Amino acid sequence: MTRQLLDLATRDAPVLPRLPPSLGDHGRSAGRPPLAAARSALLEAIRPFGVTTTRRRGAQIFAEGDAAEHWYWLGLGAVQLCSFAEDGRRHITELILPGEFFGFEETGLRTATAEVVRDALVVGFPRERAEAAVDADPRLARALRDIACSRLRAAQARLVRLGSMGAVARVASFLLEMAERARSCDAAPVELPVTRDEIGAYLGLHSETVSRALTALRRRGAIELRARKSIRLLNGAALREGKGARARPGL
Amino acid sequence: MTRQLLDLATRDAPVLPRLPPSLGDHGRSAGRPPLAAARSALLEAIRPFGVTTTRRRGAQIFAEGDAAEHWYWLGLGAVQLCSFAEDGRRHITELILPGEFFGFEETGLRTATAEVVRDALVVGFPRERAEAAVDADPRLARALRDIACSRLRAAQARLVRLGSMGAVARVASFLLEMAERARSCDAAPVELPVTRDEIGAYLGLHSETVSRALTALRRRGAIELRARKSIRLLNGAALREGKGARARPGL
DNA sequence: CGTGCCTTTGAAGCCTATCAACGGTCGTGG
DNA sequence: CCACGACCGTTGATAGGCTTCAAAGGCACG
Repeated sequence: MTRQLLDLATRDAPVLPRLPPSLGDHGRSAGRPPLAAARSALLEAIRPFGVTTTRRRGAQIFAEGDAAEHWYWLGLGAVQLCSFAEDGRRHITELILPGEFFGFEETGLRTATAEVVRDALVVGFPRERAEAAVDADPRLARALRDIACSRLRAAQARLVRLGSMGAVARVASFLLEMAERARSCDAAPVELPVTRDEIGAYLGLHSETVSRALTALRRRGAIELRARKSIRLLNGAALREGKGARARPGL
Repeated sequence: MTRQLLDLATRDAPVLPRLPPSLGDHGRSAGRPPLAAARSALLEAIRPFGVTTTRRRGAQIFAEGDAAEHWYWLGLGAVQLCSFAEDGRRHITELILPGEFFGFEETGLRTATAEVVRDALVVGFPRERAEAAVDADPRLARALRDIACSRLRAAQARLVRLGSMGAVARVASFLLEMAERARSCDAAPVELPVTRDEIGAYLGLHSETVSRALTALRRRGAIELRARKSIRLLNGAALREGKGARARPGL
């Protein structure tokens, strides 16, 4: 894997991993080019300014409070954006997968920390120059706005899930989200870029509870636990059904 | 109140309620004009297309699944953006207060429902024309992007709160947020535009739990319950302290 | 002035956090 | 290549918090 990363990093123009048509296209936006097109357009436009680097798991790309001097694009691996609650608990506000931009949402100081959770290929773009490029082309401005709004909708969808679903339902929801974003539908194994602990930080649960939820889903025949970070979704319907968990049929 | 709304609605150019410098300025973005300036600039630019209307509590401005044909700006009152979980529970993803834009985050179909929770003065802008205006001026594009990113940061902050705080802490956090956004600091009463039920839908709690949390805060001397929808913050420190609730000092 | 809806308070049950222990896996270094 | 150690994952027991079900009072509106 590291080998592969280095190969890519040494090229001037890193190869675009195939971007599935609706990668992370939360909120089925119709009537405008799909999100992947917006990402491609933006990437093409600012690629000349990009500096490609490889980062190992655990590396910090930026920290809360830093000056936001760069935008980033993830080519390979996985990156988490996290904040810390007053009690010190780390909370993951977003998981970045290959092909996605991040770090463009602040204009002053970073409001979150970006950390590599799976060896990554990261391209950084100086913010000033990137913004100038975006200013110069309204289509790029729309693309960037669409990307930001897509993330906003995703965050709001996650708010609903956190607020209204029990532990098993959240985990099931997480698996479906990962499967969809990684394009590995149904019977194909889902490669989880994160540990149980990190899933918990993402879902507002603790690692033990995540583990129990996965066990429950396995016993239910919804999933198969292959390796530590590989899960096969056996029954999408069972996953989706197990979602009205916390309460009885309120309606 | 209705009187006042109608007065405003009959004017061609509705009076801007005073916009506090950092109204809803989540994530202290430095190095760029504050959010209020972005809002003002955008509003001035698209005001010619605006259609001002008054809406009573309970009115629906748009519904999930509708075509997103308009952007909106709230002059007075309060509007909630809500989604519905599979079990039928309504969940409020965002509370819109006077001076804020909403409904600009979708390019295709609405992903949430907008409902008036407090008699409101709403200005609607045809999306096509508004986008054209934004396309024509990079400063406006930046302004709109800043607004969207600000909401993204706010949603992420709320994710952290939902995931890591107990009921009392969430309610305390909500009160502080409302106080800050409404600019009525500390000893001034906070006018809550919503019912206990709606606070619950916003915080992922039930109305009974919200009620109990408010009672707990009152007994603690942190707040004073005046009228049903008016609360006086007596002790901001006590509110902020009661926030590390759910767990023991994880660190 | 009556009727709803909102709010408050109580009691019981479920779910998740917490504390604890163990087995397994992965990475590191010899 | 193997051995060691640290970390991750699983499972159990217990406790606490929130939901749920239930009932009564109060404020607002017609």
